[in-house]
Amino acid sequence: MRLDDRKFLILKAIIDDYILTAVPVGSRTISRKGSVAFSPATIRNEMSDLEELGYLDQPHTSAGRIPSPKAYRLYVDHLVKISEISQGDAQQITQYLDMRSRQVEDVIKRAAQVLSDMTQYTSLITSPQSESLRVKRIQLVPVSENTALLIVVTNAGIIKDAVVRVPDDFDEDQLYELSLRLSAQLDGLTMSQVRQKFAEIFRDLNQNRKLLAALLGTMEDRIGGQEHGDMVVGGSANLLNYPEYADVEKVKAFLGVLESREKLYPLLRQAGAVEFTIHIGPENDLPELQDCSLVTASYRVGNHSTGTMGIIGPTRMNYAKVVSVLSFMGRAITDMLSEK
Amino acid sequence: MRLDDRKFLILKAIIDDYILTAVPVGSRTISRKGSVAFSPATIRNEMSDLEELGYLDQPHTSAGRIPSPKAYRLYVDHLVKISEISQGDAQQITQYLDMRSRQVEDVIKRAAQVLSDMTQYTSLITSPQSESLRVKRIQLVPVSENTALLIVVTNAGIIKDAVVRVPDDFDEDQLYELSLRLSAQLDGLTMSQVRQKFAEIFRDLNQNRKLLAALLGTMEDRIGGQEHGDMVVGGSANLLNYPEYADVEKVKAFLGVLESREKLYPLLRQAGAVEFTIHIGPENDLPELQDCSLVTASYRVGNHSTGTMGIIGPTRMNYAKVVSVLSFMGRAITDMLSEK
DNA sequence: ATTAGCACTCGACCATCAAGAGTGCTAACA
DNA sequence: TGTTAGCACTCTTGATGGTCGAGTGCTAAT
Repeated sequence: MRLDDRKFLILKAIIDDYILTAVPVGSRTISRKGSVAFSPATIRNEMSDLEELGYLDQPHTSAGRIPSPKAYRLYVDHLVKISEISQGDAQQITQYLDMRSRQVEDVIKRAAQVLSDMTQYTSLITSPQSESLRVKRIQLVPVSENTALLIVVTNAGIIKDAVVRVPDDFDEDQLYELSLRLSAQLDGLTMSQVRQKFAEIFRDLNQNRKLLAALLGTMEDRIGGQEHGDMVVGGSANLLNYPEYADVEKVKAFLGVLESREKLYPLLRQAGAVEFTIHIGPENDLPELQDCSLVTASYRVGNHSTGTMGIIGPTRMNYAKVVSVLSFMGRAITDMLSEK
Repeated sequence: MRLDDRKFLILKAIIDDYILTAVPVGSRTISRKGSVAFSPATIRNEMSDLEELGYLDQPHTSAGRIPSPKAYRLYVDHLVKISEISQGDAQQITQYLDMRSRQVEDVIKRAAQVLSDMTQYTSLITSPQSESLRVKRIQLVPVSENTALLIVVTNAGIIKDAVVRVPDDFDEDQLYELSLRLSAQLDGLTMSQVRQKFAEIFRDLNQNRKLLAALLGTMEDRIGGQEHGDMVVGGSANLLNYPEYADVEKVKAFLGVLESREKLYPLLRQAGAVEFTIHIGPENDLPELQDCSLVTASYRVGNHSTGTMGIIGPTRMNYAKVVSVLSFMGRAITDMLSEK
């Protein structure tokens, strides 16, 4: 048995309806819709076929059918047309995004907010990170007697800072001096190269070993490590508006995941800098997200750094809208943060 | 009618029981408990009195009684003994808190986590802020062609940073020069004094006006403004474990509040640097928190800066435990962040 | 002043039932 | 041969009613 045009048509009608209503859809409903001009009986036969093919599930004998993950897969791959975002929405996004500061962190936060408001799902955004993060400048700013703030400026324009301990006999100007020397030596290096360079420095130099070791350690920690970088979540309560979350247990499980960034972060990063990924239901690795879908998109900052945005919603999410919003948002952030 | 000792005893027994079970408590239950050695009938009479006095409510005729907010108020003010935190808990807190970095932001985050884990309620912590925040040092770090990172170190050890635009003809050393001059001039000043100082500088000086204006603006924004500073929330899903949140609508309302930091922040800050505040149910300003209680405590960083922690839970929360944990946590954070 | 006894109230729980939506199958139809 | 009408059947949903038990308030006895 193959999928002919009529089966496609009916399947699409079913999914469209189910996405809207979350109610198992019956043959009559489809027939009335107008988009498919067959009698309920005919549609029933087709639905029976579609169920056998694994595209539809039946919660119980006398209910309508609901789309299976396989059906959604087909839907997003072939059936649904991604429309452009509406003029108004686009304007709203850029306007809100451009408010106040253009600090990366602030923009990210606002983006998460807009995404979740627009889609009414839950949004995630990672701050930009880069495989080939390069050091551009290093500066030590004295903070107190024997601590200083280590600031690392990278090619991504991202600033990582951390407090380090410095020996007592170091004064302000010496720190500045050291900053300049290190900046010159480390300029343009990736983290692994920085590590090598430090090895060299250690070989050649015999003073300040302790401070330098502390610096390297801190840099590793803040830049190299990045086991899970910053991530912002928006609209965590949005999913409660959908009937699939009428059950408090489900809500609990979901919110639990949102709180454990360690779990969430890899999910986003594994998508990498690919333009889009869509994970439907069981395609997600996390068991807690088995009946959610995750759509991700990426944005760039400059040429080397990328961040990932994601939308989590029920499997019956409005993929067309989500993809179009994410797509636009990707461009908007890229423009805003890369702009000179 | 006055509250005699027996009424106190019975009321306390009722509240204790209700905090534990969340089930309306009847006269028999209390009588069996042993702590009150009267027959159910006697207790019933007393309960009837307590209801008339406004300390107990009756959901319906044939149910037990539940404590009113007024009762909780009495409870926390006079009835409950705040115990010291257990040895084990104390150790767990300090251990976990001391892990990895001692960066303020990191400590705060971990503290929120520990608080919510230990109490099983939702925790909030603001990063430290100060009425009399004083500038200690200013430094400009070049980031790209014509932008620099403005770093302000304050007496609270807090670092605020922001990107500012600088004229093209400024090089690295000039920025350093300027940083030193500004640091010297602004050292020890509060934000309002900084504003005055800038006015002076403007009068005397005719060069670099634009840059200076940008600096002032940015500092206002980052330090002066602080409409709502950083705040971390932990255990937002914890409340779902309590029967009062079996209703999804309530969950939604609650999570909604947690997301709007603008609402939450004043709640914490209004508590100020007072050692403790306890707001029970309707004593809270936010309508969404009418049947929650909020307990806050403060911590210090150095001598000038304070932050606020809070625990939100159902009105029938375990006040004794919450207060003891918050109290200990306050000291722990203060120690950790003030330590040289 | 306290308590035992008792009638009364009310929600929780359960079984029963009717209504309605949807199906699968069969037979009729174009 | 593909499509459709008809019909018996299934299963959920919501309403109804009855029982059970926890808890109360009152009265009378201690």
